[in-house]
Amino acid sequence: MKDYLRKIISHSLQQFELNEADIPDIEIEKPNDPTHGDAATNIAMKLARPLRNNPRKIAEQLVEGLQYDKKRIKAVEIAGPGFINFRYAQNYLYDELETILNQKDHFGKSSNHKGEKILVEFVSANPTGPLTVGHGRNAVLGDTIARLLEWTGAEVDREYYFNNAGRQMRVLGQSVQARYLQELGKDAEFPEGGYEGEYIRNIAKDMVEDYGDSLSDSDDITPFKDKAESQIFKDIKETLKRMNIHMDSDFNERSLYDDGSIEKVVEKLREKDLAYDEDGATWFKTTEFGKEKDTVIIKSTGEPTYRLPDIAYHANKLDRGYDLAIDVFGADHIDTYPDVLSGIKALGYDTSKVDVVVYQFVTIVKDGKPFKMSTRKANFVTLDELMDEVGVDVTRFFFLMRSPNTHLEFDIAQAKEAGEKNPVFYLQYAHARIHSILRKVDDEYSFSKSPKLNILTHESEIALIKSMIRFPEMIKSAAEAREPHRLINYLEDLASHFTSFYHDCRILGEEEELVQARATLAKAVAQVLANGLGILGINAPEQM
RNA sequence: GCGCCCGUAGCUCAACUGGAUAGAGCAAUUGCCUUCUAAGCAAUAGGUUACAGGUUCGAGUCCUGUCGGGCGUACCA
Repeated sequence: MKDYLRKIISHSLQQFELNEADIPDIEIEKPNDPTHGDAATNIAMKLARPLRNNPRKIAEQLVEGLQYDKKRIKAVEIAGPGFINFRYAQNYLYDELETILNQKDHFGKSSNHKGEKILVEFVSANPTGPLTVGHGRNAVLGDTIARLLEWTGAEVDREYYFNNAGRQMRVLGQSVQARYLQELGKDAEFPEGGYEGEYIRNIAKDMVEDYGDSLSDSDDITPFKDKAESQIFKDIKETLKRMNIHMDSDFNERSLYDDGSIEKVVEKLREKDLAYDEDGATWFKTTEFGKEKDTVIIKSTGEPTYRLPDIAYHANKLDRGYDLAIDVFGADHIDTYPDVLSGIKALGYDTSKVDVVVYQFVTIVKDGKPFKMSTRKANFVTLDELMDEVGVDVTRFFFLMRSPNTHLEFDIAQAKEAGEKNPVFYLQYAHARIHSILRKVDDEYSFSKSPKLNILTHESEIALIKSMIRFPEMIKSAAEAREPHRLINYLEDLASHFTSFYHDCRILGEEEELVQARATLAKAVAQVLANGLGILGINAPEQM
């Protein structure tokens, strides 16, 4: 419908003598106030300046030249300072209702990104400990953004980037080794800054079972490190699986060293005179890209800083043929993003193909106080613990219901007691309720193949249909903005329209034709709810 | 000090990227279960959108400044 409105408006615009540059985007939006119609445009107000005329006059002229299909648009009005308001024809609504029922679980899909290959990189936690509530927001956001993009026609891959080398992994190995020796009753000094979590003890216990004391005389931490890594990775994947998240690939940072990508990046930067040596280190001239200081990419120890592999990694993504590479970052990584962009720009890549979603941190509130988490200190709440308490659906919903850009307060106690009061149940309840009714309709009536939809004229019925037909647009906008919370807000609005309908309009016990029509309407609502919840990775139960 | 994000009802947050009278959920008060799930509905109350300027037909949204909070600002990742 929006596209249709744009088309007829731009057709009518041709009567004005306008330069290309003066023609603004035609914005169509849904007015807040329903008395203002179903869709509105502010185009006349935007044209006031270039045409040097008052907006209402322009609107009048525009509406005069408007050629529209009466079967779709019932009325066009000019209101306020120069808004043009459109009212949909009821037949159009019934047609759309049929579309929903025909398209079923495809309703809402579009082809905006058809043919595009998109890589979404997320989670990317190094295997030093279980996923925490802090990682949860990242994981769920990344996965849901991927799902949204799939609904816009893109071919999406999900990737987990990790680093299993370096100091943290060494410390991890040492921590397990110390616990292993302690398990055997030997004196062992726990490493400074070691990982203190209970999971380390469990890994050590497993090693005692597997190896007995055969590793106790060796200084080699490799077996400890390897065992810890594989065990932790396995647990992380289990946790993700439990959250309905499946990674298509894992990318090991190490491979960038092995295949020479890292060296190649440095070489190319040197060739372009964007890298130089100073104080024994190698620097990237980030000042050329507007930064105040240059950035070290290879330390004087010869070890690269994480920025260098990051640049190589993003180049690698684009080399693999992705049209778009999306990163999901916590706010603490925001500073590296410009460096990565500068890096790939320097290497000759199109920076518009890299996009980042930055989400603000989750503030954990425990016992009414903010709670500082650290994987190393083992004072964290794991995602698994959280899911044990509130379930998968609530967990996913909780992380998605706020804009990524806002700080998310996660009150553990509240989440626990939320249980049945949680807003996610409102959506699932509406869905289950519809199915309960449909089961009864099935028992008592035979479903008509072609119900008379045009007897759906009650205010609540019309409002409900209007709400449903917004679904495809919502998905597109949520996908473009990378903001899944928009979909949640929409679904809450839809569910609320359904409950109004539920209270105003009975289904069972009415005349047969009305039962058929209303049951059809309810069926469509259940379909849209199920589609929406599906994108969020949340279950849509038929019974509660 | 500098950079990024944020400041909206008692609390947690929306507001379709500059639109019309700023909306929900918790919490509070009041009604509604002999009728398809009361995990619900209806209603009341709650606001100088942190503050001060500016831009324009129009600002919670954009620009400047101030105050407050978060994150960064390493040859840590």
